[in-house]
Order: sequence, then C-alpha cells, then structure tokens
Amino acid sequence: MKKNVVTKVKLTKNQSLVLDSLIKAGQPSGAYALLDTLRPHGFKAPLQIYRALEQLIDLGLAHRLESLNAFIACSHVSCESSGATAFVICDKCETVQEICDESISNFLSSLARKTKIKASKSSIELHGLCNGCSAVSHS
Amino acid sequence: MKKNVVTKVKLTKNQSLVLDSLIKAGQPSGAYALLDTLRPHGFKAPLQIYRALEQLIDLGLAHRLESLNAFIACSHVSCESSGATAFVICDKCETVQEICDESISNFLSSLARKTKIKASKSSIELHGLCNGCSAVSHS
DNA sequence: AAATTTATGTTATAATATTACATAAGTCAA
DNA sequence: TTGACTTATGTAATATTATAACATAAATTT
Repeated sequence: MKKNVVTKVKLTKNQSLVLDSLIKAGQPSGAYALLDTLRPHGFKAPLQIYRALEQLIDLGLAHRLESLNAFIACSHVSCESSGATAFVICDKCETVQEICDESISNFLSSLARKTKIKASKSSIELHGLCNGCSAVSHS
Repeated sequence: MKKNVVTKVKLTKNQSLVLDSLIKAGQPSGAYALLDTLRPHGFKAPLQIYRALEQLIDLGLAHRLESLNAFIACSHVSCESSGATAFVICDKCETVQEICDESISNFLSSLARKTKIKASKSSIELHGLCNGCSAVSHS
C-alpha cells in the first residue's frame, strides 16, 4: 500500500497538459473528454491521455474513479495519503469529495487483516446526493 | 442504501443461465466471457447478458466489481446485506472474498455522515495477494 | 380478451482501453 | 561527448466493455 510521495517532480509536457485539464475540469473527466479538450494542443490519440494519466496516478497527482471510468485531479497538494482514499460522489452535480484520513486507512487495514490479504491497492467510492442536491432534488 | 431483499424470486430463463454461469465460474467474470459460455444455450448478443446481470444485481444475487469491469455471484445465500459489501480481491488467483458485516456498514454510514451525502450505492474493493498467494509469490 | 408491463431477440454503434511498432528525447557512465 | 540505456512520444490499428434503438413475445393485471 505504498505510493510515490512526491514533493517536486518535473512533469513532461503531456503530463502537465493532462493534469491542467483535469484541474480545470474540477470534476471527473473521461479519457476521451480530456482528449477532446487537448486536441487544440496537438493531442491526437487516446494513448497520449492514458499514458499521461498513468504517470499522474503513480505520482499521486490524479486518481481514477473506478465506478465512473473517469479521472480526477488529486484535491490534496499531492496525495501523500498512502493510497487510502475514499471518494464521495454526487450523482447529480458530479462533485467529488476526496477523503483521506485515519478512518479510511484504519478501515482498510482492518479489512486487510481480517481477510488475510497483503493489500496493494484500494478503491472506495460512495455515490449519492450531496447536501445541496438532496435538498433540492425531486423524485 | 436500500436493496431488494429477496427470499424467493422466480428468475427468467436467461437470468438463471447467467447466474448459474457466474456461480460455476466462482470468479469474477466479464460479460463477454459469460456470453461465450452461454452461446451453446443460444445466447447471441451482449445485451442478453447485461440485461440478466442487471436484474441479478438488483436482486442481490450478483455483484459488479467496478475495478475489474466484471461480475460475481453473491457468496451469501442472497445478499441481504443492505448493499454494504466490500470485496477483497487477490490479483494472482482471482479469488474474491465478499465481506458484509457491521464494520462495513458502520464505516459507510460514518463516511456518509461526514460528507453530508445521502448515499445510494457504494463500492469498496481491496486488491492484493491473498494468504496463499503471498506465501508463494515471487518478485 | 384487452391493456399493460416485463422480458427477449437482433443489429448497429458508442465508449473505454490496449497492442504493436517506430521515433525522439532525456539520463548516466565511461 | 559519445554510446548505451531508459523513458517519453507519435500513430495506426484493434480489443474490450457497454448501450441505443427497434421489433417481437411472454407474463401479469384489470
């Protein structure tokens, strides 16, 4: 459950562009949406996106939301959080809260212990309606 | 966070076939793998699989593993677990442990409370090496 | 039996992701 | 600074996963 904790890395041009797009989006973005955003910058193929994302995720600067097949910039300066992160996703406004505290890591440790697994990666995603949206929401 | 808790339902033919395949597989199975398995029974299109899976998941008889884009039969008689389930997945032998106890639901409730979300769906998946595989494993 | 809902069959296509191979740029050691 | 090596890039093709749209049939309700 280690992660490359990074204070300063020099990103390549593609990596920077993808990260900037993710940050600007402020929401989960699909790889092809990112590709479209970056076509003006010369991006032409999905692989350019996927490759940049792979590095960014390794560096803890971006995350993949498994339940959405989408990606999001890390909301911490850089995610120094040992990989124990939970995402809380509003299905209406698409806001994502990235939670990263002891309750998450404790829960995961305990789960790993109980199931006798040597954990290497986790994904916790909770969907629903955020405070604002559930106040308004019809149906 | 409700789920259709079911004691006895009559599944349709397609639903039964898909569920049986899932159970027989005993492992996460992709939709197209299921389709291939069921071609001898007359299945011809992915939609036949996806539609059956949708019902099975609604009924709590199967689950979707988001991080694998795959499906698995519920390991409980029928998952009466309020949808608060965690999956622990060995990346080597593909064994999946389906955990479904108070620690999961407590964790999720607390997360929902902290983030002020009205939760409707959750996904918790922990990857690593199971007890057996980590004993053997090289690299 | 008519009306309604639920399930099915089938074709086509959308959305997501990777393989394979060629080239270029950066890094490090001699 | 050249050569060896690793890391990043470009590009085309293709694989994998999932859904839309439309027609038909079966089950359920009234």
